[in-house]
Amino acid sequence: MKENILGSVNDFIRDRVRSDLEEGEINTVVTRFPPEPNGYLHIGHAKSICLNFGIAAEFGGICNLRFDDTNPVKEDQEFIDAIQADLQWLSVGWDRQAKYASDNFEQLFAWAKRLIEDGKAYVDDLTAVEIREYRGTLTEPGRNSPYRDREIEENLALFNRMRDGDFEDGSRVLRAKIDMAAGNINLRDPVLYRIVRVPHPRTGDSWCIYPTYDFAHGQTDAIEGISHSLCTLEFEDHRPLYDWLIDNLPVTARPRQYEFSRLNMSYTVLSKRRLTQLVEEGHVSGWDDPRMPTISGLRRRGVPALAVRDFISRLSISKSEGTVDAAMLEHCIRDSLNQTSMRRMAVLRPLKLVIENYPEGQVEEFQSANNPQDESAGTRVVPFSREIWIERDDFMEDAPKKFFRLSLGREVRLRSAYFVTCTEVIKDASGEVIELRCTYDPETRGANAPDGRKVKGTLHWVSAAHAVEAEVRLYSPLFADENPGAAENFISTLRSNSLEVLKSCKLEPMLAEVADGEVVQFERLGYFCTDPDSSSRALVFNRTIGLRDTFAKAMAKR
RNA sequence: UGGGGCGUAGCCAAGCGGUAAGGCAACGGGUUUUGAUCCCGUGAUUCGCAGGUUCGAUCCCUGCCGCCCCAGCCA
Repeated sequence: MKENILGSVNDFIRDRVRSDLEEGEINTVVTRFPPEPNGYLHIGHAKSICLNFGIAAEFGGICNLRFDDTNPVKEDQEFIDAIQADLQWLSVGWDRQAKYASDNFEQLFAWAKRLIEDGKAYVDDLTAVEIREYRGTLTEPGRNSPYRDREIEENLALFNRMRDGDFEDGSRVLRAKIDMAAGNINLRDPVLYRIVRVPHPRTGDSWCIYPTYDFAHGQTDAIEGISHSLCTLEFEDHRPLYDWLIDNLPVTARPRQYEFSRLNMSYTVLSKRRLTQLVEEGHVSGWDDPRMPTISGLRRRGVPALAVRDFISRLSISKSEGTVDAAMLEHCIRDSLNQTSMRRMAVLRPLKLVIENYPEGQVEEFQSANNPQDESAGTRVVPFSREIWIERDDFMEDAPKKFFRLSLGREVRLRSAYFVTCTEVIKDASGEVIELRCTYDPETRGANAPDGRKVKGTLHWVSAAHAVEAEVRLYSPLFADENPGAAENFISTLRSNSLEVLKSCKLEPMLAEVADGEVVQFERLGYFCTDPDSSSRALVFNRTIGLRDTFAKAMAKR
C-alpha cells in the first residue's frame, strides 16, 4: 500500500499544482468535487474524490463538496443526502459544509445581465429544434439566429421577463454571443439560461429559469476561489468556453480547468445513465445492491473504505482512456481484509460427518486463532462434538491424487481439532452422498500428529449441535461481458446468476454476534459481513469477496 | 471532410534527449493447522507506424495509422 491513501503521488495535475505554487501563480490550492445530485456516487467518482481531496490535503489547501444543482428536472434531495453519506464514509477528509451552485443563482443572474449589457449575450426566441438546425454540423458552420442582434435594452427586458415567468417553458433562452462558425461547437452561441418550471430541491419555486452547466460551473468555481478545476476528458471541448466566460465576466478569481480520464472497470458499467437504468428497471434491488459499483453498494457488500482508497491510489491520473481490470479492486479488498478480519468457520453447503469413535454427548472446546496475520487478535473458543458439518466440496468419491481433501480412506485435518479418516460413505436412494462416517485419532488433539505424519488437507467444520443457521448471499459480476458498456444493449449482457442465495448455512456460534459493518473471514471461503436485512432471528450474510482459489482455477483449466 | 484529445508488456502506468520504474494479472518454486497469506523467480533489444534532427530519441520535428469525445434549452 502506498503512503498516500488518497491518490497517486505524482501525475501531470500535481506537477501543475506544484509549479503554480512555486511560481506564485496561486497562493492556496482550492479544489472541489462537483457531483450533480441525480444519482448515487460510484467507484468512478471515488477517483475524482480522491484526486480533489488528496491534492487539497497534500498541498495544504481545501476541497469543497459542491453540488452542481442546475437542472431540477433530474435532481433530488435523496441524492444530495446519499452523496454526503457516501463521502463521509469514504473518509477523505471532507469536513466542511456542502456548497451548491444554486447558492449563487442571484449572482449568476446578475452576471448574465452583465454579459447582455456588454453585448455578449442575447435572448433567442428560436425553438430548440431551430437552434439545433442553426447550429450547423460537425463539418459545416452554423448560422446566426435572426434574434442575435437584438438591442441591449430589449435583451435585458426580455431576460428579466424570463425570470419573472412571463414566457412558456422552452420558448426562449439566453445565449452567449460568440461565433456560430467556430470549429468547436461549444462556442456556437451556447445556451446560458433556459426556462424550466420545475421546483428545485434547494430553491423551491423561486426560479423558473436555470443556468446551464457551462454558465454555472466556471463562475461558481471563481466564486469559491477554486484554483484547479479538475474534470473528466469529455469537458476538454468546454474549456475554451469556460475561459471565455471567466475572461468576460468581472470575477475575482482565475480558476483553470484540467481534464483527466475517467475510470472504467472491466465487467461493470460506470455511467450514471446505465446505473440508473439498472435500478429503475429492477435488475438490482437498489442503488446499494451489493453487486452495484456504487459506493453504497460496495459498502453494503463489506468493502472497506480503505480498500477503495487504496485501489484509487494505485490507479494514477492520466489522460489516456483505458479499462482497469476488476481484479485490481479485488486485490485491494482482499489485501485490506486479510490484515484486519477475524477468522471464523462456516459451512455454506453442509454435509454431515459423524465421528464414530468419538464419545456420544461429549463436547470439547478448541482455541483457534482469530487472525494468523495478527497474533494480538488472540483466539476464540470453538465447540467440537461427534457430529459436525463440513463443506460438500470437501468430499469427493474417486478423488484424483491432487485432491487434498476428504475421500473414502483418506485422512485430513479438521482445523484446530483432530485428524479424521473417512471410513464409510452413506448415500440416499438416488445415490447422493448424505453422510460420511469417520474415525478420529485422539492423539492429534489440536490438529497436530505427535508422530509427525502429515496430511495435505485442512478442512473447516462446524459442530452440528452448536451450529447457528444463516442465509448467505453470494455475489458475482453482474455482467458476462468484459465491457458491457460497449454492447448494443448492455442489459442483455446481464448474468442471471450474479446473486446466489444459500439457506441453512451452518455457522460457528461466535458468528451470531458479528457487529454491523464488521467483515469476518470464513476460513477457506472468503470475507463476509452481515447484511442490513439481517436480524438476530434471521441472520443474513453477504460475501464481500472470495479468497483466491488457485485450486479451483487449476481445476477449471482442465 | 470541422474541432478537441489519446496511443509504452494481457491491464493500469512511470518516463520530460543519455540508453525502458512500479502495481495488477499470468506462470514457475519455497513456507504454511486457511489449496489463503507470505517469500523468491519469470517478462518490452523496445515505446502505434514511417521518415527526419542529433554523437545519441519513448522523449524534438514531419507525415501516416488507430482509438475516444463534441452537433442537449444534460452534466
